Amino acid sequence: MIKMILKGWIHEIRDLGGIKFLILRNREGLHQIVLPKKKVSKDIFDMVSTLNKEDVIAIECEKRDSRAKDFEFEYLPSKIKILNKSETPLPLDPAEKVSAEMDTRLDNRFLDLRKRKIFNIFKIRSELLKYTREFLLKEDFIEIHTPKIISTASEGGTELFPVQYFEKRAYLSQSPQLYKEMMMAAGFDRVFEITWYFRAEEHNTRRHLNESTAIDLEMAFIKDEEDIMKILENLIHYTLKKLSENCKNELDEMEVKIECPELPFKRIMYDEAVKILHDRGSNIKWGDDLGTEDEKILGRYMKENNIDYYFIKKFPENKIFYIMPDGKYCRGFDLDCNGVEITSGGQRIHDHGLLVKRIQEFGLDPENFKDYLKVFRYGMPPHGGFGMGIERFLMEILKIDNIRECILFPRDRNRIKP
RNA sequence: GCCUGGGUGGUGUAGUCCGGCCUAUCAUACGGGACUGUCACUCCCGUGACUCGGGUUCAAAUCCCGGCCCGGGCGCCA
Repeated sequence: MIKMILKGWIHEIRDLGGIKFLILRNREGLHQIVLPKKKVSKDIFDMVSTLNKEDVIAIECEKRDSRAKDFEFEYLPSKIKILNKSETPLPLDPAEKVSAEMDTRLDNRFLDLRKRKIFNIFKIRSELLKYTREFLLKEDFIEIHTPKIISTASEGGTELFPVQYFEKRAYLSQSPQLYKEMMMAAGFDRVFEITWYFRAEEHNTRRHLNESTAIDLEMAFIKDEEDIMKILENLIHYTLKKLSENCKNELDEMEVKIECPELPFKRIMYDEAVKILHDRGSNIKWGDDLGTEDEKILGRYMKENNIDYYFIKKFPENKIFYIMPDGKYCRGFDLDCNGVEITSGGQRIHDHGLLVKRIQEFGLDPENFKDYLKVFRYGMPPHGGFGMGIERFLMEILKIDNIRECILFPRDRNRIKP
């Protein structure tokens, strides 16, 4: 008989008197340890009664076929060693006999993460990033890391978190925008960064975090925004295909099926979107950004036409100052999925004079953008890029309705621990 | 920033609208006991809670005011 060692946590103990069942949990899943009184030593049989749920143990055992409904194999122990005890009662139940609220779960996240379904989210997240790197590296992108402690806002807009940097005031970066563009000026041509966004907005919703992650990308020598959109749709197509092929068990356990969207993704012009929205009761004015309700209406419209992923492009030129204007439109785009924005991007302005003019037109002072503007004075190629929220994307893939589920230790309006 | 909903044992809940029959429900957990094929094991016994402060009232988990904590929607965004 071959002896083997199993290590893990005690998920459950079922004591029937003359026979005991011990369910062990580890990263691979659940394993049944069976202890018939007559087939194991008295010491082991008795010591099992002293074990608590979530104790960490190592078991020397023999593997054999099981009669159990839920297990193909079971293990007959010859030795059980307690590696560490768990206290009782537990602050939440990893075996999920009773549910727990999000707040309780997050306060005890390490226990929450012992649940299979929760673990799977992060397994899939890891795979998603693996395939993202795989795809982008194959497409000749260079992975970079840029500073998260910065001296000023890189693009205005959202509020920044101030930090004390020795004797100076600094901020946490809301986006690597400026640095990505610097890398275009540096001649790297194609870069991406898997990065943190820090945003000091006091929002309190299921779709927002104050500390979130993103796949940020920038590429030079593009013709227009379509070059970027093509990379983005191919990236999404590639990662979803790989996930559906290689994460079958995790997806099955989560009862989620990944529908790999067909290429190319639907493009809808802003004008067209506004028309659809008017037909469906929205009072959006031309020039307005789409509100949350507008995005939802559009998402429903797309769903009716069997479309999950769709680009919105040709926005009015007043969207963001650094996006390339194109008549009364601009070369920015959003990628939405089921009514939620998961990416925004576009072709950037590369001409110094035009950029200064745009900054002024947006009511900003070019003096505040001196460092930013310098990059455009010594040979900046045409370029563009996007930022894709990883948690937002995961929410859509895995049909999760709270973004906090998609990050290990969420930071929101109220939570800064654990 | 604006608007809203909530807080009952370790955990998840019932009860709150319409105050009294609440000595607070149920499940799970925890402690003890019985049980040789469980698989949400089962059965018996036990332990354990009204967010805090003030007010109204003969009487407050329940009504009112304030604090603390948390959720959600909008704006903004990813």
